[in-house]
Amino acid sequence: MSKKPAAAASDTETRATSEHAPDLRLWLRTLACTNLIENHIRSRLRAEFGITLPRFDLMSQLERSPQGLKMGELSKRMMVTGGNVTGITDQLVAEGLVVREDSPKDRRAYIVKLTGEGRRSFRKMAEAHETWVVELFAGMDEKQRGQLYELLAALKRSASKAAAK
Amino acid sequence: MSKKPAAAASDTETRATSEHAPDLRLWLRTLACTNLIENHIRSRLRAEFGITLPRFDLMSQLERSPQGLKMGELSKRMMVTGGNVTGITDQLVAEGLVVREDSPKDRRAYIVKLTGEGRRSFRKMAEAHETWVVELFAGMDEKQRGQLYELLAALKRSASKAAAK
DNA sequence: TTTTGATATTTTAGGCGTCGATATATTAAT
DNA sequence: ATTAATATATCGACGCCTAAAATATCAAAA
Repeated sequence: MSKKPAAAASDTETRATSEHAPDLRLWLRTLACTNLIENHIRSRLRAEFGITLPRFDLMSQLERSPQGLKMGELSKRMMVTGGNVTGITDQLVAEGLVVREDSPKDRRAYIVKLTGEGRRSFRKMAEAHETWVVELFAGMDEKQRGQLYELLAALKRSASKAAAK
Repeated sequence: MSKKPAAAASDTETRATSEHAPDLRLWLRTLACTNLIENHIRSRLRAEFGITLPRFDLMSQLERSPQGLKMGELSKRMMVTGGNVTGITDQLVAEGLVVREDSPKDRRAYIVKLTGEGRRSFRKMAEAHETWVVELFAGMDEKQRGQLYELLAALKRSASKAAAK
């Protein structure tokens, strides 16, 4: 009740007014940060590489699983529905960046893998992507980033537990 | 470099491998937390009130601006494009929850306001929404939440500055 | 005034995302 | 073996979201 901002930033966080619970303000601030960063990365990926964020994300999952992943595994890791993964994969297949291989163990399943071109293409983009992220966090010092990392681990545990019920 | 998790959680954060920059891991963890919480809230809003998160968000902005907001103001605050706001507003108008009024000052602009029914409806949903958020953060103690709140303010400053260039 | 440039909103085309339903294959129970 | 239950992936309908272009208005300069 001591001070109020001279001019509220015009973004999602302005939804929180003083009578809202602190947790709500905390959540809206989290959301505002994520949207800010995600929108920035999305537009740079598009502008500089002509790729969408979801496609980049899918390729990213495959890059670190060279043995390939089943559609369902991609779905879990990307935290999106299976139907969604089908569509994104279709696009990447059409672009020649990934392939669907029949699973030898389970005739229902596909194994999705990066193609050679997909891997080359991804590595170039990932390098730029990483520098963008570094830039976005550069205004925080080492200690702050470390603390934030730990607190987000706590948040993840808290939210996972609550969401599981 | 001291310890590694026994089994990584199967979500977006698994995209970060050990050779990635710490900032990248930090960003992916931020994203994972936001997705987790946002997906939970989205499905509860749908299941319990039959409303989508974007519509709830738009109404939320109007609730705290009783004088109404122009389309462009909604766009800035919600951090989405103008064309998107047009569509969401159309839906809410069709449901009788908001109205578009002509701006007396500017014939290009509309003032969007909650209707009486919109306000009543929103307040009921907002109450439930707030308790969900409290639940999701309940696994963190008071001090942790306060620290997280401050660190996110720092992140917001950092990212805003970097994104502005 | 007419032009010029900026602002407010909508429209269009295309991709992302959910949900629910379907087809097919696996697994377990009978 | 037959049946039933479960798991994998796709499809269709619908809504969200962006980017770019179109429309309309405003405001200021020539």
